[in-house]
Amino acid sequence: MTFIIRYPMTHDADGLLYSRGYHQILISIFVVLTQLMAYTFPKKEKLKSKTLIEQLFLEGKSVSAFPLRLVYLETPLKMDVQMQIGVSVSKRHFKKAVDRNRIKRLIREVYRLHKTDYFNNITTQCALMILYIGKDKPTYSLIETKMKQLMANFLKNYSEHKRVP
RNA sequence: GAGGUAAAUCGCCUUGUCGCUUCUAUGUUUGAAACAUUUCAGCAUAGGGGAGGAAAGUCCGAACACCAUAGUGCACCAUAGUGGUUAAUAACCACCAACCGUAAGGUUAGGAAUAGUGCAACAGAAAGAAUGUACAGGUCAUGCUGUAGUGAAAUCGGGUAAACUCUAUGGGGUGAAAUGCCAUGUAAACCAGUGCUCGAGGGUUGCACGCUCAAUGCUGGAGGGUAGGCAGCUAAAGUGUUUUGGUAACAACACACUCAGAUAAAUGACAAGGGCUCUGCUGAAGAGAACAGAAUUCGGCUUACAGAUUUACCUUAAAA
RNA sequence: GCGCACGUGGCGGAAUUGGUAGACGCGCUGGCUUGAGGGGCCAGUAUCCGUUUAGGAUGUGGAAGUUCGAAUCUUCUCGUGCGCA
Repeated sequence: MTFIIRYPMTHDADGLLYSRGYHQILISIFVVLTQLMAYTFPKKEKLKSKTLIEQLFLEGKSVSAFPLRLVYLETPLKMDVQMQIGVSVSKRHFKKAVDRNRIKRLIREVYRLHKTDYFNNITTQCALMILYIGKDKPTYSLIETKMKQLMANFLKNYSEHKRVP
């Protein structure tokens, strides 16, 4: 699994079909499929339930990598997915809806492109909420690097928490 | 050429890769219902659509929904030259008047102060009651007339109605968290008070009336539960073009077109190229790109806005 | 989405039938008192121009308007806060 995902985007899947045997054809199809699945962010992975969000802020734990902050909670979800995630930007720091939209879109985009790097080792279902707590408008690259830190912190906390009980 | 006035239009584009949302079609060894074969949901593939001129402020006006099809009186609110346009308005158009500008043009909360009540600090003899001082004129004399001084205003039919008010006209209230339906769940339990056709209490407009519902009720205490989904939700006072009528706002006919529908809330990210502006003699290169994000839907108004384009008109210098 | 309030020196907060803006409290600055500190008493304290004197101009979130005169009335606008299943 890890071997497959570590590969970058390949466009020579058609070539593989003809050159390899039947067994390898199946594998190559699987590769294409998983890669298509990987960089998506469909509706059922979005955190939408009002009650769940309330519960998350009440009982959830948080890690942060400025200007990002992650609140998470292990809980069973209604949908058949590993994660449900929401994004939020404070109206206090960004008065204009255009700026808030922009930041939320950037965060979602970064999450979409990198989520497979993080969540291979996670077994239980989680609800997440990412908050932007900075006061300045960010760039794509900043969010990208900070997201990596954030997720590293998260995984560390998560695994420690798993080990204790 | 320079400066200005008025009106109108646009508000980056193209390609590639990866996504989001919605609709349609096809497929489906997925799930549920149903049990002669379809329906719904999911997934996959293909194709179509996917923010603005202000989407903003919520300042007016409607549509639509519910409350007696919208009742009576009072209170309250709005409008205010004349005529027209419109579904309607405080909007728009034309004309008149006043003021501003050399001009093109612009601005105007533009009814009534002789219906009445009120208000005017300081200064001033006096502030709406009546008159005082000085000088001059006038008279037989007084009353009277003018000037001076204070002040924004001194008897002028004074000012003020964005003071109350009066006149004319209009206005019922609430506002998609409206409203209708489905699903889930508990406690139709407990304690205190009150009430059941001689009516507690609720609804209806701020008040009074009227109307209407009303007993498994209402008020308080302590506590328990649900806060999901569907409709409303986008084909309309719709958009574009031509012609005709009208000074114009606008109207009528014809033809063509279908143009977001989300709900912790889609409309995006990255890369490359081009156009534009600035720096630069040119090139290379570098930098920059406004205001701003649909939330039931329309018509206006107001405010924000880099830059670009077009049309008409006004003033004025120089040269030919 | 809809509705309703409030903006006055550094801070809180007066002044509203339109008539000298900054009462009062807190804070800050200077002086006196004390060996020193604290406390107390006295004076000052919006901004700018002025010999820093006399005085003048601008100031109630901002911009217009009505009025002789506006913190107060009217319109637009900016900001802050609150409520509504």
